[in-house]
Amino acid sequence: MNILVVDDEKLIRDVIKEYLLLDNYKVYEAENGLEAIEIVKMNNIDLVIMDIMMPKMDGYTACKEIKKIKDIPFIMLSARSEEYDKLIGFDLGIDDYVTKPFSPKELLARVKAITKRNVKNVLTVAGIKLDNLAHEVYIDNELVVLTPKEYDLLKYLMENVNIALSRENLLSNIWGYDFYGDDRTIDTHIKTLRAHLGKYRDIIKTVRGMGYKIESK
Amino acid sequence: MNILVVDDEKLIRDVIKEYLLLDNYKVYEAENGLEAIEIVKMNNIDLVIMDIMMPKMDGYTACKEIKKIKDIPFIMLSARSEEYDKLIGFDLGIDDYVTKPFSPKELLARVKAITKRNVKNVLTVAGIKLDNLAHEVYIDNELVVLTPKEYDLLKYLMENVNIALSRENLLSNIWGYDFYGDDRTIDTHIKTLRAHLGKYRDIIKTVRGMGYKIESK
DNA sequence: TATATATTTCACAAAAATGTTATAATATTT
DNA sequence: AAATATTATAACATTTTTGTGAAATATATA
Repeated sequence: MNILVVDDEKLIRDVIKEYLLLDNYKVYEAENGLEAIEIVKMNNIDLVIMDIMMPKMDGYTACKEIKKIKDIPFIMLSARSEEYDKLIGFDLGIDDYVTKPFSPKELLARVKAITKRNVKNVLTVAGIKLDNLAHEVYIDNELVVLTPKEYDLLKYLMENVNIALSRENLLSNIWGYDFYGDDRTIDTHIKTLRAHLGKYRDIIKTVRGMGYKIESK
Repeated sequence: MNILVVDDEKLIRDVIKEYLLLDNYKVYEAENGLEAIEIVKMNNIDLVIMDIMMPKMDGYTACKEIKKIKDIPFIMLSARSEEYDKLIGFDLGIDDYVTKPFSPKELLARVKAITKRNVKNVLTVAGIKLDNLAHEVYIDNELVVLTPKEYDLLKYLMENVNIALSRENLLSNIWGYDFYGDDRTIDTHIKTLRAHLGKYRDIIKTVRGMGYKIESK
């Protein structure tokens, strides 16, 4: 998930960026509307968080221009809630609106709400298909039944193809930050998951001294 | 990575310090805002963890003063979550906020999130490319498999291109401060790493009487 | 509640990586 | 040029990491 944060204040971009990174979003930054347009042209941006008041090109205009290029969801930031009405009047097809000062947590919740709508429902790697709606996994179009943890693990690995994930990362993202058990519990789940993947067991690579990843060209 | 911990309670400083040391951060301590300012002036601090309620100079004021000296990320600690709003209103100069009582693990996770956000994911020197996400190294776009130590060593050298690194420095940053083995162990890893770098083996320069470095124009 | 299922931990074998020692090669100093 | 110090290489011992089967807990289901 690539998110573009547009604000002329570096400090605000940094705060937002940090929170987004905590949730494993990839973050791009722009200082103004013009820069934002360039970044959208060059990268596969999934969501834009944009301040309204900016130099060079204000948020209204930038939003309009970007929507011409690509229909991406927008969250607008603004200092005054009066601007809300103006924004509504604009009918720019924005998805959400947050007034400053805002709580990063709240912003993150809204980001999640929007990105969840766009989450891929079917992930495929080699002959493995994970259908997130049906909550089912198919291997060469043959249904295989996984345990919940196996499913979550496979899903997280497939969502992060080609990225090496440390045991710590896996634990905090699948088990939750408050899990205080043994690292090696992951190894066991990797083992059972591999067994279920049959001939595709080797798609899960061991990254020695680090963790695991799924590789795909 | 140098972290300054500011709290009037020694016990809290000690707990935080202990956890940070475990992760190889270098820790400085201050009892109050005034002391904190002095330490920031004198040392190369990368991150400040600061309590809000302190004698002599409170956290808000100290944070503002330090930001004037240097733009360092801040994590604020506070007993009451109501103070959160006040802090947000405080023009977002802070990077994160943790309410007491906090779990050290959680605090550490936030520290990591902040310190990691400036880390480059792909480093390139000559024909050597190190992809920190995939945890892979390519030489002329050909994948080479390194051992974990070789990988860490190459990564650290590439992060410090053109900087001569002493054996002591390498040991404490790659092996950890608690490694008490022989200096020469580095030579061995430099050797195997060079072997893996093939025609680029000479990119790792020996700095006689000192250590090693990677050179790049 | 009993039963089945899932998850976590443990123990040990196997594999891989690391550290150490010895020795050779090279550079520096006297 | 010889003596000394530093660095590189190779072989081997040690330690660490990973994979796996099985037992112990925990959780869900009938």
